[in-house]
Parts: sequence; C-alpha cells; structure tokens
Amino acid sequence: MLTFVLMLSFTEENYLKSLFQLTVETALKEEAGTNELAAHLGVKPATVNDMLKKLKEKKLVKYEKYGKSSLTKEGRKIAIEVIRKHRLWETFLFEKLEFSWDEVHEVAEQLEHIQSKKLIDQLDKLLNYPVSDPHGDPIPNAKGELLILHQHTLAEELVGHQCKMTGVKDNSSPFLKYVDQLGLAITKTIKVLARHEYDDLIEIEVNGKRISVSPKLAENIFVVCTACKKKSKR
Amino acid sequence: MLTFVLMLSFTEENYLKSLFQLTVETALKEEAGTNELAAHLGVKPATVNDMLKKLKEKKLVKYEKYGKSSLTKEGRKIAIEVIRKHRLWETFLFEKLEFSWDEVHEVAEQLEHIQSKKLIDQLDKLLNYPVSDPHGDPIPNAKGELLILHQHTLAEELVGHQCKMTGVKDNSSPFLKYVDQLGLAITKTIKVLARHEYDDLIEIEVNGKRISVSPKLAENIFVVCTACKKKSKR
DNA sequence: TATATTTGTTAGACTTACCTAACAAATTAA
DNA sequence: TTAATTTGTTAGGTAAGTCTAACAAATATA
Repeated sequence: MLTFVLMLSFTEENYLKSLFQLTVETALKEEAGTNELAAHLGVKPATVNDMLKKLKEKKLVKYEKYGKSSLTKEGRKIAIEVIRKHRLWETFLFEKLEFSWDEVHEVAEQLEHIQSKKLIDQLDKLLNYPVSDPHGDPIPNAKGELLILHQHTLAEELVGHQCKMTGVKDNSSPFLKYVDQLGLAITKTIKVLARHEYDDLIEIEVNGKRISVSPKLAENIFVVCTACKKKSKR
Repeated sequence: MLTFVLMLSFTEENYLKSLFQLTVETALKEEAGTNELAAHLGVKPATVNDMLKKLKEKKLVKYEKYGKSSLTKEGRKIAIEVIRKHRLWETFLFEKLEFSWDEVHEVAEQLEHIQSKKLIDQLDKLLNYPVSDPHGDPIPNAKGELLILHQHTLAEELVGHQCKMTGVKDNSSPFLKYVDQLGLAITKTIKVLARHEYDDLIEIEVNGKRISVSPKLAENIFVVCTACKKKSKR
C-alpha cells in the first residue's frame, strides 16, 4: 500500500488544531467562523481566509465562501495527532523535567510540531501511556482515540453538589498560578456552598476551607459531578 | 543588567552551525567560502550570499565581499548553543527512547531549534551531564565550554599503531549502519596492520579479526592514539 | 602574463504567511 | 423592511528564504 504523506507546515498544523479546539473539542458546535479562528490564532481574518482556501484545496477542511468551516475526517486526524504530541510533551516536561503546570504549555507549543512517529510512540511508552496531561486534558492514544470526560465547568455546578476537579480550560501561566494559589488542583474535591446574587461570586469548600471564587475563574475550571449526572453535551 | 535576546530563525541558526562545523570544529581553518557553505547546507551559493550579509548586519559573522567568512564571538556562542542542544537531544533519544545511533541525527536536527533554557538544562540533568553524544562528539556544557579531543581520522593513523575509536565524522544513517555491520563502534580498539598501495585499502584488526576498509570509510572514523602523540591541530 | 576555470555576486522572480484597506454579504436591530 | 452592524472577502503589499541566469572577481593553468 502506498501512503502519501503530505507534509504540513507548523502554521497549517496550528490552523487545524485551532479549528479542532473551537469545534469538536470544547465547544458544542461543529463549525467555526473566520473571525473566531483569527482571534484564536492571533492573526487577522484576511490571513485565515487565505489559509482556509489552501486547506480546502488539501481536503483538510470544509469551507464555503461566507460559510462556517469545519475539519474533514483527514483534517481531524491530523489535528488529533498534533494534540496528542502536545499533551505527551506537556506530560513529559511535568513528569520528567521538573516543569510546573504553568510552564509546560509554551514549550509544548514548539515541541508538538516535531515530525517523528518513533519519537512520539517512545515518549508515550516512557511515560507509561498516560491518559491525561498536567492540565487534566485527555491524551489521544496512538490510534487517535480520545477519551471524552463527562465534565462541565465549575460555573455550571449546582449549589449543594460536591464535585471533583478534572482540568482547566485556560492554559495561561497567570491563570494556572492563581489556581495553585487558591489551593485548587486536579483531583481536588470541591463543594459548592452558595452563589451570591449580589456580586456573582461562588462560595466553595476545598481543602476543608471556604473560599469565594469569581465566575470568570469558575468558567475555566472543569469538574465531574456524580450527583449531577446531567447528560453530557458531547 | 539588560540583556537583549535577539531571536534567530531556524534558518539563521543552521547557517551559524554550519559555519562552526566547517571552521572551528572539525577543520583546521578559520574561515569558510560561500560555495562550501552552500554545499554543506544544501542550498545555492546565491542564497548563502544573502544570508551572510544579513548575519553580518546582526554582527554574528565576519564577511567581506569576495572574501571567506567566519563567526564572530557572539556567532560562535550561538552556534555552540545549537550544537549543545543537538547533542543533548541525540543522547536523550539514544539513552531514553531506544533510538539507534543512525536514527538520532535526523530528529535532533528538528529538536535543536526548540527555545527553552530550562528544557535544555533539565535534559542535561536527566542525562546526568553527558560529555559526548552517541557518535562520540563532545557536548558543550552549559557555559559553552567544549572539550576538544585530540583525535584524528583512522585514515591518518600509522601502520603498526594501535588506537581507540572515539567518533565518526559522517552522521548519515547508511554510513553508521555500515560501521555497525563491520563491528566497529566507539571505544573499540583498532590496530592498523597494513596499507595496500594497489587499491588503497587499509587492513585493520578489530574484535580480534582482520578486516579491510576503504580510505573513504577510514576518513570518517575518528580515533585517538597514544603512540602517535602527534600534536593536535587545534 | 594571458586565458580558462572556479568562486562569488547581483538582479529579478517565486512561495509562504502575514498585513492593511476597501468592499461585499449576512445578520441584527430599528 | 430598511438601515446599521458584524462578519467575511478581495486586492495589493511586505519580509524571509529560496531559486535561476547573467555577470564579476579571484585563482589556477597554460
């Protein structure tokens, strides 16, 4: 069997990854708009426009003029590979090289583009086939299968419920440092004590202490809740 | 103290590395020509010409029209950093990820451009501060100090002398596989038994067996020889 | 030393990924 | 349902890194 390996640039890989993250991954929708992608990638809409045409040519995205865009099966496959590499590298940096969870993202952004199947498979083996990265995000396996956690954000959690922290939405260093400071971390048990109408703060119990968190913070904390059992949106 | 970090592209880093390898490192001379660099980098002389002007602008190379080029102090510093990264990655792949010595080079070519001081320092620590890579090449330390072995090639070795293999000049996979096949490897003891005028083959003893090797091969094998004690050229 | 060869340079062109500015289509609001 | 706003597109421009083709300088050879 002859397999054609189409070589993609770092940039092209990043567009596919962004599109994946804006659609399949965290969001509920199937498509993303040009401006939305531009904001996510930190470039101008005109640039995204050019790239969408190019990626459509290569049959990696579905795109029609003035329409929303989405990944093709092949495009999704590549996006998942990049995400797998990113998260394995993050795990490596955290587990083996003494990086803290707020430091891993930036370096993994570079490492995720290294081309070598053997490298990634061996890294996976060295780390003992981890299922999630330091931020709690699931790591796709070598077949491209991705465990989808039935998680929602802390902001959506009901008063009185107890849940467990499973990850974060925002991977920026300042946010992660703040999370650390508050004593929050993946696997911690969180109980929602109250929601204050007056200033929208959410009062929670964690580590046996009561703290108040902003809705902005709560929206970036993922949790699972057995009490909830609300049907997952994916 | 304010330090200005000038960000270089992968390409610029590769030019500095090539220039280092063609001058300071293996060769005896201090300068390299445009065509020579072009051949080493696999690009056309015209391209090198443009880049030399650009790197001169940035004070990383010394270059005058129609003259040979060399690295400035700052350029050499950067080249050594890239080489350090390359060789640490090669060692990592070989030691931790089960790569063979003919597989490490290609992947290290990509990894050497990742920007993160912490990454490299931690990698160095994880590997326990190695002094040479799987090909026997010395790894510069964090201060940019590079151990220079007083080595020469097997082709230069005198008949009757016994030496020890310390490295290879050619890092290509076919060459390295061939070296493996012949039973040659770093640290092996080699005795030069004879040189045959007729076909230039060199007869050596290694692993207790007599084999004949071509001058081409011998030119790509580094050895040290106590009997020789010939003054090193660097 | 004159000529041939090698080595290095210049000019102009291409591609990728980005930009700005002007415009067009689609959506939202009045 | 028209007008305002948002969203998306086009055209044209820039910088990096590459190329080819023509030329110039330096070096080697006769």
